[in-house]
Amino acid sequence: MNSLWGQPLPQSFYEKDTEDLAYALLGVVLAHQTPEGLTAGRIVEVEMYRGSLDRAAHSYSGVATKRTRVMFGPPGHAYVYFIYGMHYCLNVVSAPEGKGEAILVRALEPLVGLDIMARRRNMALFNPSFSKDSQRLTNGPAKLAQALGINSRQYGWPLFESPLSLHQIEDPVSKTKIARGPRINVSYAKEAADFDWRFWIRDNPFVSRG
DNA sequence: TGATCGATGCTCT
DNA sequence: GAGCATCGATCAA
Repeated sequence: MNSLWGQPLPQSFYEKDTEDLAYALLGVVLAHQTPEGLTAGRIVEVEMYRGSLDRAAHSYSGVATKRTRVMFGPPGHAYVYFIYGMHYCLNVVSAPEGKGEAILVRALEPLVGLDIMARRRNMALFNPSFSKDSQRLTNGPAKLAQALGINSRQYGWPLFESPLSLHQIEDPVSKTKIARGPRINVSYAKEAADFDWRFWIRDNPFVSRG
């Protein structure tokens, strides 16, 4: 737990419809306390995945497997998966329990521990005063996982009581400042490929694709 | 600035 | 055995 922002958001925060939670997550701080130090960033882009409604979701079959087990569990837990042989991605499990719905965190605006993030990302020449470099730290789901030190060890962690936590440090982002559109790299998912289930803070330079 | 493509290994069929 | 909720290097313009 870290003392910078006090208590993390309680489990009740996650007990809402998945689309409402996707909106609510924008502007929230994701923090990870490790022996290396604290790294944290503001969520600026997410995608939602909706179980058996959604051909693109890992939980589409409706059957919990070893990989997807936490997606079907109670909300507020971390669903971390391994992809393309080398990358990890972080999802926030949402309600209702049993549906297999979750929200992929696609981009952060880095706030704390940028030096640690740069080291983990092998950006040796990182210069915090050069904004183009700081944008490259966390503007993609696998990038932010690497920058925050997230991998299979964090699978299933409760985000309301673990070293990986979410914090509300500002008023919720107004819907008028939020853009939405189709998700990235799900063209195989037939009708679900066209769903506007990606949400991002409009004009924010840290999103993966504006 | 944008398109293309290889790396790399787990998951599910 | 095929495919993948990605990234970064490379090449063309």
